[in-house]
Amino acid sequence: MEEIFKQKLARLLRIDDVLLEEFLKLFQYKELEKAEFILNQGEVCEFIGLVSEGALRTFYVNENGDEVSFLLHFNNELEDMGFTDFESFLLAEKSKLNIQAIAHSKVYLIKKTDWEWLSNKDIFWLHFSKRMTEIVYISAKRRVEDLLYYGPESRYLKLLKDNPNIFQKIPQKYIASYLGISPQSLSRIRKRISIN
Amino acid sequence: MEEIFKQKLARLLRIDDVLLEEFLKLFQYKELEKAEFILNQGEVCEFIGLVSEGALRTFYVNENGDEVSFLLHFNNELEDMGFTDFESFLLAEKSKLNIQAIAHSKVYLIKKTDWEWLSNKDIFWLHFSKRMTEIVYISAKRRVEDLLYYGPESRYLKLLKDNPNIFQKIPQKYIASYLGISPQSLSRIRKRISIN
DNA sequence: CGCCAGGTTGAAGCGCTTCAACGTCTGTGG
DNA sequence: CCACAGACGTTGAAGCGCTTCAACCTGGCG
Repeated sequence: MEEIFKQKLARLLRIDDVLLEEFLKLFQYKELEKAEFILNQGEVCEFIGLVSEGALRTFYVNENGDEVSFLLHFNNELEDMGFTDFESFLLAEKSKLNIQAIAHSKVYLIKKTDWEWLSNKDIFWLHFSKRMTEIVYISAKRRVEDLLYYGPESRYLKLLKDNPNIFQKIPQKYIASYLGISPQSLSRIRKRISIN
Repeated sequence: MEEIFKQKLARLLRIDDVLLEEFLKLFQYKELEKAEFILNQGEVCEFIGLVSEGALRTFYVNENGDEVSFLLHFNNELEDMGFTDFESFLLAEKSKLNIQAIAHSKVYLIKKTDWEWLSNKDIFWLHFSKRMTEIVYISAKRRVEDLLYYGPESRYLKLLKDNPNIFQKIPQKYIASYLGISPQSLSRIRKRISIN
């Protein structure tokens, strides 16, 4: 694993190098081709992944056959880097989500059994896994706030502000459905805003 | 605390009577008058509460001065009974949320210091608090799914199915903003559906 | 080169919002 | 005890923004 990525992880996870090594040796490196799936709906999600390079999307297929982006993943902040269906992972239930590589990507995966082994190993790692759950919760809560309190245009501006280069990494149609709007609407919103 | 409520908690929290007693003795009973606030925006949230009787709402005031319901609370499932700004609670940051009694209510509160003391007491309670975090996460995730995947009308039908008697407990205007729509729209949706 | 996926643009339509008026119920003070 | 105020819900009318369907453009790739 590249040194830069390790350093970034140590900072984001707030653990020192020794502990980070203990954590990372449970991970398995994997390269994904563009459009490759790492989770298909109907499967139980048995891993948590981290994006080192490239980009992935987590999406759901609704009754009309439309694909709706639940999350977009790339090497950015902790909330973006991680990918899993945490609900399926925790409850051992079949997932309704798909996770697919948008581009050729480099990822690291930890298996559920290893994650649970680590969480039960000692009280430090139990605290650690609790803290990870808290982080995941807070990002979900913020997503709810976005969807409830702001309209599509505000959500777009917010996304752009937090993440100026997302359009270089993720095709616009996936961003549109992440924002909860159609690709055409996103196109028009962008046009409208670029004029002003 | 009433026996029925205790039994319900034991079942929902999946702990036996002895452990439940240990847990509940950290809680403090409180009655809230109708319209009384238990959290004001700008304060740090230092408690987790459970509704025994009555109803509360957690809401946010947006820049237009509109109040938007983030969550509604009453004695139902675990996700509904609990109220707190968990983000503010965890990060010790000022809350943007308000929590207010909709009707005269009976609640039980655990202080942050006691919750943390319990979580650090032994590994059982650490596991327990981790599991609580997971439950809270899953309910936030489902809320995102609702908002992203379904339109207002579907959300209304889903809410009604999961919670047939919510309209007896919570004024319609609060339900409307929980669904992310105006009170007028909810009124029209209900009319439209009752006709068919 | 030609195809295909992704993005843009136009036109029509629908559903939600907003503003406003009205109905209904409840609680309070004269 | 009645009258009125205030809160809540309903209904109407107008408007706006997003959706949908469709056509077209562009760039990348076989």
